[in-house]
Formats: sequence, structure tokens, C-alpha cells
Amino acid sequence: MNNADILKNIFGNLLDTYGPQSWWPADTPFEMMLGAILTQNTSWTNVEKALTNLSKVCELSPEDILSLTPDRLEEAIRPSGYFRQKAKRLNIFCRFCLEEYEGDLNQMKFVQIKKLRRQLLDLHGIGPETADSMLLYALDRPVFVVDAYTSRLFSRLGLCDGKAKYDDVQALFMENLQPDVRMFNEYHALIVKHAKETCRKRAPECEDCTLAGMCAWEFKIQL
DNA sequence: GTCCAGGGCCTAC
DNA sequence: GTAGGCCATGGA
Repeated sequence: MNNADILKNIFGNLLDTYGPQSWWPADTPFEMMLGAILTQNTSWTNVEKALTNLSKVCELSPEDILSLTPDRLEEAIRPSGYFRQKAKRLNIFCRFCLEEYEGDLNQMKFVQIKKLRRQLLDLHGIGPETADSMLLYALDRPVFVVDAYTSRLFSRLGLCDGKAKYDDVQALFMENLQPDVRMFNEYHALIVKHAKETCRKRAPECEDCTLAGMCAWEFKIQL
């Protein structure tokens, strides 16, 4: 079986096992992009609290967020953790939206993926996973989102090197799968779901599980 | 009390 | 170029 078939096989297996995850049903693309920053190394439940707080003190628009004092913004997003860092990152991102796109996220949809990704990566506080999450989940661009679980699982399965960098792991998927927004969306969410479902308590014999939440032993795929 | 989330930046070597 | 430290809250 070639890599393309293996990746499709794994996706089908995950989908059969867990069903559609329907990630990021936020009200607006802008809200989804705020969530992408707030969820950095943070559980989504905490992000929801932060977004709820934020929506109570201002409209979820670049202008309104920038109108908040640093203290007000930090206090609102406090539940999402790293609130001082993230407040600065949100401000930088909001300024970018206003200056480059007049605060109109729809304008981003007409920009080439490569250019837009570069612009996002150039912003302080936005790395590859956050940028790609924005592109995929908020802007419906066919970009595969890689995270620690993805690298861990697929290196365990022998499909990439354990020390492979972000772009290399991403290339494994993008070069072997059709650019399908819905599928990329589900695939990433299913990997995270799988990580949460398979943990040490279900595979105590696996001594490799130093990071909670991911054990390839539990992954019943026929390669 | 301990672990760790839907990361990224900075510094030291 | 890369390993290690740091940021911080809340739920299991």
C-alpha cells in the first residue's frame, strides 16, 4: 500500500470509529481566528469562556477589540491562560486585519494561500499551526493542520521521521491527499479526538506513552 | 497535589 | 539549528 492509500485508510478508520467532529462552529471567521490564537496550548473549553467574556465587553471585531484597554482585554481572556501574551497577540492580529484588509475578513478569501500564510506567519505570536488553523477552519482553505499529536502518531506508524519538522509532516498529507477542506478539517480534529481517547490507562503496557493522550498501540489500523 | 491542554518565542549553547 | 525555559488558567 502506498502512502496515499494508507492515509486514506487511516482517515476512514478514524471517521468510522469516532464520527464527524465538526470543529469550530463559531459565528464568524473572525471569531474562529481569535479562537485559533486563544487555543494555543490551551483546552477549547477555556477558550470558550474567554470568547464569551470578550463578547460581553465588546463586539468581536478588530476595531472593538483594539478599543479595549490592555487591562480589560487581559481580564476578559484570562480563562484561556497565558493571558498577557495572548492579549498582545490578539492586538497584533487585529491591527493586521485592519491595516491589510480593512477589517473585512472576506477580503482574505481572495488572497493566494501562500501569500496569506506568509503574512500570518510574519505576525508575532502566530506560528505554523495557528496560521494553518486559521486558513483551514476560518477561511476554508485546503491546508492540513499539523500538531504534536499528528507528528507523534504518524512517526509511530512509520510514515514520517520522529524529528520531522512541521512543514515536512504537513507535506506528507498535502502531497498524498486531494486538497479537500472538509476532509482536512475532519482529519485533524479526528487525530486530536483519537489522542484524547487513547491514553495510558487503556494501554498500560506501552512504556512509550510519556505524553498523555497518544498511544499508537491503540490505533487498530492495518498498515 | 500532579498533569497537561487544538503553541510560540526567546535564549543559550 | 535546536534543546530548554517560560508563559497561566482550569479540568481531570
